[in-house]
Amino acid sequence: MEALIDYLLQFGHLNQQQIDLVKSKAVFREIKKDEHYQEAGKIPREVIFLTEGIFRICYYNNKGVDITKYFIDEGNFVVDINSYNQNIPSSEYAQAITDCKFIVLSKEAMKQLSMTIIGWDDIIAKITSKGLSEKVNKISTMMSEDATERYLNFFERFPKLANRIPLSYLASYLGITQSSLSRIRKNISG
Amino acid sequence: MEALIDYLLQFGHLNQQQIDLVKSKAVFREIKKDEHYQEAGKIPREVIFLTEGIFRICYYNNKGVDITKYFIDEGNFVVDINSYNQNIPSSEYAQAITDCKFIVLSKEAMKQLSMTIIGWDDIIAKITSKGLSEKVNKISTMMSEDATERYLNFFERFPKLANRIPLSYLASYLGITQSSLSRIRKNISG
DNA sequence: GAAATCATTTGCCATTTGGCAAAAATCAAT
DNA sequence: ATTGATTTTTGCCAAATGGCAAATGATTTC
Repeated sequence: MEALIDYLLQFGHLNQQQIDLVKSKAVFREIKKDEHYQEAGKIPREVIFLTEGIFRICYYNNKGVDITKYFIDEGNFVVDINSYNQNIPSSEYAQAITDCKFIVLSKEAMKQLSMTIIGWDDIIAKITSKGLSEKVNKISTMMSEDATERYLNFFERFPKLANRIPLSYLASYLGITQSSLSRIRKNISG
Repeated sequence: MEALIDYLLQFGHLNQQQIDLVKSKAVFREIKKDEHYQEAGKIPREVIFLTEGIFRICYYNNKGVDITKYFIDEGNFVVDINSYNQNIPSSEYAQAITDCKFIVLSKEAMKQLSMTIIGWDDIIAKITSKGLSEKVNKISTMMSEDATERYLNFFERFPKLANRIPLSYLASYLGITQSSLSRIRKNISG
């Protein structure tokens, strides 16, 4: 819970009363590895803050292939913000690829915080744009790298994960086939 | 100017008085093809809404190569939102790749609109998250496509542009070399 | 309009990545 | 432990892309 508060405070000030209010609205939840937190077709009605574990966001492309859009690790919010904002079904899945613990803020809770805390919306806006910009930057950078560089960067960021998640999750994220990824790994380690 | 108002109204309601206020704060500007609107190292202190022309957002990667991050066409806002929010120097350039006309809203103007118009922040937040999400989706989709598919999609979106901008701008966006792009174009048309 | 400059195309070949299927390894259930 | 299912690795070859440099084409400048 403190992790969430610390995170929020990076983006704006909250006094103790406001912090307590946030805490009072937040609910813990956890899911096991491989479970889906959110499924395509459903309207997201809450925002979560990951405190433990890693999610992958994925979708089926126009060829029906499961594509990992990005990974999210602890200390970050998870939500399909457009579907959430506009109340429309999401087109992506959020799957726990390790056991995960997180803090839930329902849309109701968010609304109340917004109405009660001056500056809340500003904090959320900053978090949103920062989170999305990071995703743009990350994927954009990958576009000008070759597969090996992409893998090495992923490995650097998620060293424990690289050899523990299914090849398919990682390969689709890196924009290569599973066999290519397998060969790249071999070349690096060998 | 109407284009901006129409755009804003897609994300929330504004009464006539509020619309007039927005108009009173907005300033026209235009720049010529190839000119830079924003340069890396400078702190962005305004937001613009493109009414005519196309920008490209670019940066120099760790190898010193000029990489096009994305293109923005008319009817969209342009700003490095994180640098703008946090008052830190941007790391990217915004270059007009055609003659461009746009509407400027200074940070001051934005602040006043925010303080005066209930719901303004909400409109801006929605525009921001929608714009960034679209970029994530676009680039993310490209990751699972081959170079020809990427080019065809670009061509579909910017048919007039594909043959009029320098190869280097487009190739780096598509994540391929200039000669590869040249060959892909040849294969398609021939 | 000629020279100089810059951008694009092309040839040649190397390297990377993909496609497919079989083999090997891993994991799960009994 | 053994079977069965799933995932990963590997071999083989094809296709895609890169690297480099020369040739061609386009644009700018004087």
